[in-house]
Amino acid sequence: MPRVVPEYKEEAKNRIVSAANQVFAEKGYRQATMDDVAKKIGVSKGALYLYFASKEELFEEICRTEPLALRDILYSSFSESKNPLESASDFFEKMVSRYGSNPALSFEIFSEASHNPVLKRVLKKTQDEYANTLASFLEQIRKTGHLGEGLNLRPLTYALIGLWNGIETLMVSGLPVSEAKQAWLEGFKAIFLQSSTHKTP
Amino acid sequence: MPRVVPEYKEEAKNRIVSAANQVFAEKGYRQATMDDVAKKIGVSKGALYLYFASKEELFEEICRTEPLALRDILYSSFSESKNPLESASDFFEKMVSRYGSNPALSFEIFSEASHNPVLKRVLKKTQDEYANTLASFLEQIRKTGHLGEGLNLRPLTYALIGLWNGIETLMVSGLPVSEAKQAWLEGFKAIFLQSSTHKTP
DNA sequence: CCGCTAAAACTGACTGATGAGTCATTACTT
DNA sequence: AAGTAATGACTCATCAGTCAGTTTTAGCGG
Repeated sequence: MPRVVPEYKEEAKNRIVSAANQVFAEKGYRQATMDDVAKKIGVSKGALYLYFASKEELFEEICRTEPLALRDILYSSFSESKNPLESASDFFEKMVSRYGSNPALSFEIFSEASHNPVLKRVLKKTQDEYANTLASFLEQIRKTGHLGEGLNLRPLTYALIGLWNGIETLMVSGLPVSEAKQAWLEGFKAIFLQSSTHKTP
Repeated sequence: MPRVVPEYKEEAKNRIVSAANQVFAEKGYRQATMDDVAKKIGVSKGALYLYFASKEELFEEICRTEPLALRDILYSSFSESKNPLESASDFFEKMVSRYGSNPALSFEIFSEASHNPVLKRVLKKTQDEYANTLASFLEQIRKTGHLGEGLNLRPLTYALIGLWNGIETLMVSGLPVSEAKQAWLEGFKAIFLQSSTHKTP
């Protein structure tokens, strides 16, 4: 890619974001330096500032893009219409193979967001989108007869998202992946495949 | 309390830890300074170093004590033998009244732990203890007939802990407390009160 | 009750390291 | 040649941790 075509700028930004993803996950946002990010892709610190005005702005970009990757994995796992439990298992495997047992970047995001209203808003937006995607999958599952009719889907959707986030916290605190997977699947089953027998008010 | 009796040292430590709790929750561990902590209790920075060798050591102390507070709340909510759903609701209320809708300290801990093996071990220990406490409550619930006999309790216990942690992440991303509570209760019901009708292998 | 002393608690100015962000200069590209 | 991309030494603010000096306390002898 030549350096002066307009696409180059886009590509350069992506390279930086992707490097920052790795570095921030490894060392943590606050501990990682801009030099670390620059070295990761073999450029100088100054180059980063041609594309992002500050470290914070770079992190915001991550907050905007990273959760989309998660949603895409969710999408790819649940859209092939296997049975829901298999999809959930698929989702787990894909997440672990992407992040290993240390989904550190999530925590960087949550930790920063809890002190930063801008990030909080960014996250809320993603979370809503995420919930909508998931809810529409669950509608589909319902159509296949795996879910009861009277279910109040929205809180259960949040519960499921919460469950996933929570499984990540368990892995960070050292719960073995195999036990984490079991917990995830049991939780998933319980929330979606068992609760189909009752109606929420 | 006179300053030179042995208990004073203990008390002073507690004062510092409690101030650090607040300050780290408000600003984040990395952003908060030792001066912030000192000012919170009206002493000088130097005084802190009479009781803790470093900022990190102070944070480790928080990692050891803070999750115990959570366990105590769990304990007090579930030991009065109301029906389980009421206990879960109680737990939620107590947590919110303690931390507000911004359980920031958890995320500081998780975020740090994911880059720090020592903290990871500390957390694992607490998580295990936490899981044991919860599992024994669930045994009691089972005895009252609210839970089925054949349940494989351990993964469900982890799922429940995960669910709670996850609900915290939802609140940090701005999900209103009322919806978070609904999600928590639905998740709790689904995991424990509905799954009682089936047996896990 | 009152100095007086020794020891403990505390202070806050100081140091040294660190790292975000800048910009004059150099290297490419067309 | 003229514009764009990239460099990296530099500045400057921040903050963890130190330590010589100060204050407070407990206890003792008179």
